[in-house]
Amino acid sequence: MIRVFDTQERVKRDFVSQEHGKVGMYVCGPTTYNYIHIGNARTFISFDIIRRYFMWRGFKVTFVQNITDVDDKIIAKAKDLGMEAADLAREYTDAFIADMRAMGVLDPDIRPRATEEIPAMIELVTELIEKGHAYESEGDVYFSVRSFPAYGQLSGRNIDEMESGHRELRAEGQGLEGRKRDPLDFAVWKAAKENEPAWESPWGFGRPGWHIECSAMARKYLGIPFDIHGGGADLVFPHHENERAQSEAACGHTFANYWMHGGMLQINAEKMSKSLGNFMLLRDILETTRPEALRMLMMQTHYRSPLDFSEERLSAAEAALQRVVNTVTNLDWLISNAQEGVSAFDVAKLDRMAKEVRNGFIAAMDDDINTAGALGELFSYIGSLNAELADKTAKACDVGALGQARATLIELMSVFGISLVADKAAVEYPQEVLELARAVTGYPGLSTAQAVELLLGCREEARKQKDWAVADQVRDGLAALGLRIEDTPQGARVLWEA
RNA sequence: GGCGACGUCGCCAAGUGGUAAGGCAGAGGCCUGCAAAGCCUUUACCCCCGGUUCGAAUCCGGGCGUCGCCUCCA
Repeated sequence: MIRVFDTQERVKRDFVSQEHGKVGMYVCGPTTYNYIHIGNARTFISFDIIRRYFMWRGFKVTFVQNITDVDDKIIAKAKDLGMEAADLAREYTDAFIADMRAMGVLDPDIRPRATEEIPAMIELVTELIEKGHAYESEGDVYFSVRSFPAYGQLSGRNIDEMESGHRELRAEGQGLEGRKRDPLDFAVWKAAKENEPAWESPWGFGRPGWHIECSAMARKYLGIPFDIHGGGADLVFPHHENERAQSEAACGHTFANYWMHGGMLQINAEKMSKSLGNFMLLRDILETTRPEALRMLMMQTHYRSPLDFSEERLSAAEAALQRVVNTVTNLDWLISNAQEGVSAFDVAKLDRMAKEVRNGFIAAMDDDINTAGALGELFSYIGSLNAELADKTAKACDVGALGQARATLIELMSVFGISLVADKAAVEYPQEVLELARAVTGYPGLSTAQAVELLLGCREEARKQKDWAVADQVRDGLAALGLRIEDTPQGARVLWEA
C-alpha cells in the first residue's frame, strides 16, 4: 500500500485511487517567460519519479501538466523585447519541453496550453457567477472568497487574519481594491488592457486569471474529483488554495483527493532569486553535468524536504552515480566472459539479496516516495553484491544469477528515471585515439574501436616486456582523451571517464 | 506579527518508541609494475534542558539555532 503525504490533511494517508488501478495526476507546469531554473526542475523531476513509481507499481497513470502561456510576466517581457507575447511564450514553451526531455522526464499524457483552453475557462467562470461565487466588475470577474466557507483549509490559513493583513496593504495604496467587493477576492477573469492578448467573453475582451486556468484544465482532462494534484510548495498559497476554492465552489464536491507538494530548492543555503544573483538555469547546469547525476542529487533528499544545491553536492552525486554504473559494467563484463562450469558464486545468496533489495526498495518508496531510503537500500545491495563478486578470479559463473542482479539494478534505477543501458551498443571513442594509436603502434586503426584494441594490445605486450614507458604512454594518452583503462582478471578494457 | 518546516559522523542524508541505513570525503590494509575499479577495517554523547516510559534520535514541555511561506514564484 502506497502512502502519501497530503498537504491538506497534513498527514500521510494510504493512497486509494478514484478508479481501481488508475491514477489521475495534475501537476502545475511553468509560466513560459524564461528558461526553467533548477528549482523548477526539481519539482518536475520529483513528480516524474512519483509518476514512474505509480506506473511501476502497476497503476495506469494519466499525467496532465499545463503550460501557462498567457500571463502578466509574459506580456511584460514581450513588451520589453518588442515582440508578440504569443511568440515569446511559444519560444520558452519549446525550450521547456526540450529541457524536460534532456532530463529524461517523461512527456505528460496531456499537455494543455492555457491559450488553447479559453472556452473551458469561460465556462467555469460562468458557472461560478451563476452560483453566486463570482461577480463581474468593470470587465473583471472576481471570485468571492467569503462565499466559500472552506477557504483557507488547504494552506491552513485563517481568513480573518489574512484580511487584516490586506488592510495594511490597502493602507499603502495598493490598486485594484476598488473593483473588489472584498479585499480577499481574487480575479478569475481580467479585462483586457491596451495591446494585450485578449479573448472575447460574456464580460468583454479579456483573459483568464492564473488560478482559473488550472481549475479548468484539470477538470476538462481528468474530471473531478481526480487523484493527485501536485506542484511546488510555494504554490500552496495562493494558487492551489484558490484553484481548489473555485473548483469546489463550482461543482460542489472535492476537487483533488490528494495534494502533494515538493520542497523548495536553495542554492548555497540561500533562496534562489535574481536579486541574489544565484539564479541557475537547468540548461546551464546540463552543459557540464550528466542529467543522471542531477537526478541522483535530487534522489538523495526526500521530495518534501528543502534541498540545498551546491557544486560539492553535485560532484558527490556524480561519484555516487558512477558507483552504480561501475557495478553494472562489472556485471556486464562477468556475464559476457562467463564460461561453462560450476558457478564460483553463491547463486542462492545472490537470489536472496536481489529479493531483499526489491522489498526494501518498495517499502521505502511506498512510504511517501522515500527516494533517499530506497537509494540506501540500493547501495547496500551494491555493497554486498560487490563483496560477493570480489576476488573471484574463476571465470565460471551462473549467468542467470548475475543477469538477475544486473536486471534488478537497472530496473530499480529506472524507477528513478536513470537509465544505465543508454548507448552501450554503439561505443564511440574520440577521433584522437586514431592519432594516439598511430603514435604508439604505428597504425591508426580503421575505426576508433579498432584503435583502442590496438592500443590495449600494445600495452599488454609492453607490460609483459616490463616496458613501463610504453604502457604508461597508452594509459595517460587515453586518460587525456577522457578514457580510462580498467584491468580485470579477464583483461583490460576502456571506459569513458565519468 | 501569522502559519509551517527543520536541527542525526567533516559534508549530504534515511530512520518517528527497543539503543543509529546509505552516499561523498578522510585514514589504514588487500589487490596492483603504477593506476583505475573493487573488497576489508575505521570515525555519532542523534542542538540544549526538563518530562512521560522498563526503554526515546524517535512522544510531551521549554530553550537556542536555521529556513520557508504569508506578494509573482516550481
